[in-house]
Amino acid sequence: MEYQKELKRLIFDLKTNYLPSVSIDLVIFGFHDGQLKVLLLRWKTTDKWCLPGGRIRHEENMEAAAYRSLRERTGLSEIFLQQFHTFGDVDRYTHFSRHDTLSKLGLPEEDLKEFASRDVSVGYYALVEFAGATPTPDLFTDECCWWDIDQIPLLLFDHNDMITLALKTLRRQLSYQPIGYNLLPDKFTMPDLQQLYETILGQSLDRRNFQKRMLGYGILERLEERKTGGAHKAPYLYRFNKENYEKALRDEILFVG
Amino acid sequence: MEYQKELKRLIFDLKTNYLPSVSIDLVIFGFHDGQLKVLLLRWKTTDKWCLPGGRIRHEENMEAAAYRSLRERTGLSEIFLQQFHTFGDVDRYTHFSRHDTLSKLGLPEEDLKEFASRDVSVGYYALVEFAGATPTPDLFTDECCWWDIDQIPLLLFDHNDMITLALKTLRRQLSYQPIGYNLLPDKFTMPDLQQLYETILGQSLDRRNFQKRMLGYGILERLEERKTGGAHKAPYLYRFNKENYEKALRDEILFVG
DNA sequence: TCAAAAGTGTTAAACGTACACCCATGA
DNA sequence: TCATGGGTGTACGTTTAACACTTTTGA
Repeated sequence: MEYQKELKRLIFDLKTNYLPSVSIDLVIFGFHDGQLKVLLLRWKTTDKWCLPGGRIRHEENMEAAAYRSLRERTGLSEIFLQQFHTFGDVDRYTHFSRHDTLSKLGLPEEDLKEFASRDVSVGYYALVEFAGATPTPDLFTDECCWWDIDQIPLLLFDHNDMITLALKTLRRQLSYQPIGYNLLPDKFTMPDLQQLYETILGQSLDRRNFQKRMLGYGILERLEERKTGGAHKAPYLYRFNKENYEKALRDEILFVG
Repeated sequence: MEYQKELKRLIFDLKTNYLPSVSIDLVIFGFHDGQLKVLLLRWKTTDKWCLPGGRIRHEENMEAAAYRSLRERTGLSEIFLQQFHTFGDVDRYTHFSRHDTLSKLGLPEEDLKEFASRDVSVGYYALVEFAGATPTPDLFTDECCWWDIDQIPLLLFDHNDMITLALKTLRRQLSYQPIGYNLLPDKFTMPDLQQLYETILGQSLDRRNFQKRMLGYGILERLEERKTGGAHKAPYLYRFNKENYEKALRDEILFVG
């Protein structure tokens, strides 16, 4: 059986080349067309879903491991990725029985036991333009796709808590730091930017006040061009002033909340 | 040699009963008399200092491990403890050579090697009334004492970064949540509370505005008594309204920043 | 009686919020 | 020509920041 062989190889690889006891979990938020989604994986031969994750190689920085896992699941790199919390409760696997879930993989009991022990997991969240991503399942999962943020089912392990905390952190982050650099095209309109903010915050904002505030931070440059082809009045195009944007990131200017 | 024997036992205990690859580091801020201090340990037979830390037992929640380590170093429990970041760079031990530092312990080379490999470390910060703490060194260290926040020397590993980030996080936390519950005596004056805030923020605040704001949050109860015995006008005593205090913690009301 | 700390209130500036009108565009 | 989205400015209310005088107390 090819799958069993491959799985065995993977497990050997995990045991030898990766740090034990520590894992990484990713809350990958997808933004597109005014919708906020989360990338979930369906566990092999079950109807249970969970977050994508990864492990850290012995000679690899933890953040690099998170980026690598993100790339493996979405095909994307160069995106916004942020550590938000580390989860270390003993019972964090017992929401559904981890042992039962893992047994679906068809592993020998010894491997199962090791897998079923509690890991400390470092949570990262990412924000990607989901039209550009290519969701790819891994060897433990059958399916990988986007779920609407309002319709997340009961997930395996403590992954519902992770999503809740990640979203809370992202929203708070929005009050301290600019966002949008790797999420919007190089040139974008003010309504585009506003929609991004509204999608993340889950609430609508006043057009005029939003524009005033954004321009006030000095991270935007208005171009001469306008975006034509739309059905209505052509909006101006903007681009981020990279220098001021980076400065705002460093300084943690207070933004809209 | 009694110390070598004890050390051997400790290392065996660490190997068998604790999670590998993950450690905990504690930034314990001490508050007293308008001073902000950090608890540091001096590494065995060296003049190098570092943060206290700990490890997680197999059947122990991570947060419980942090509390336990805190108790072991200070004798205190029931205090403010908060996870702030997890550190996982490969080179986080190379600031000073970890191998050289560890060799001062007089361990056999095999143990040394294992000890010298990179751990992922979860950083917690705590805030304690330092007059009540009893700083206690562990088996790896000769000395345990408070250092003024402005006079921290170059520390082992990435511990200077940890302190910087912990302080930044603590200051931000102050804008979202009330603080003081386990730091001030049951009854305290408004100037006491203000001094706590000023010490943490490292800046002075306007007396009148501070009082207005604090009272506005409804977490304080003014008592009939005044604090007598001081050399000047007797200030009122306050106590926290536990219920509202807890509520403010949960709701993350926006506080003074 | 004086110096030092604590109690209290007012005013101006900044900021956030609410809101309305005109313009451009393709259907 | 009209419906829709986009551009712009003003006025009000709230919040924050600055600031001064009086009271109490022990030295």
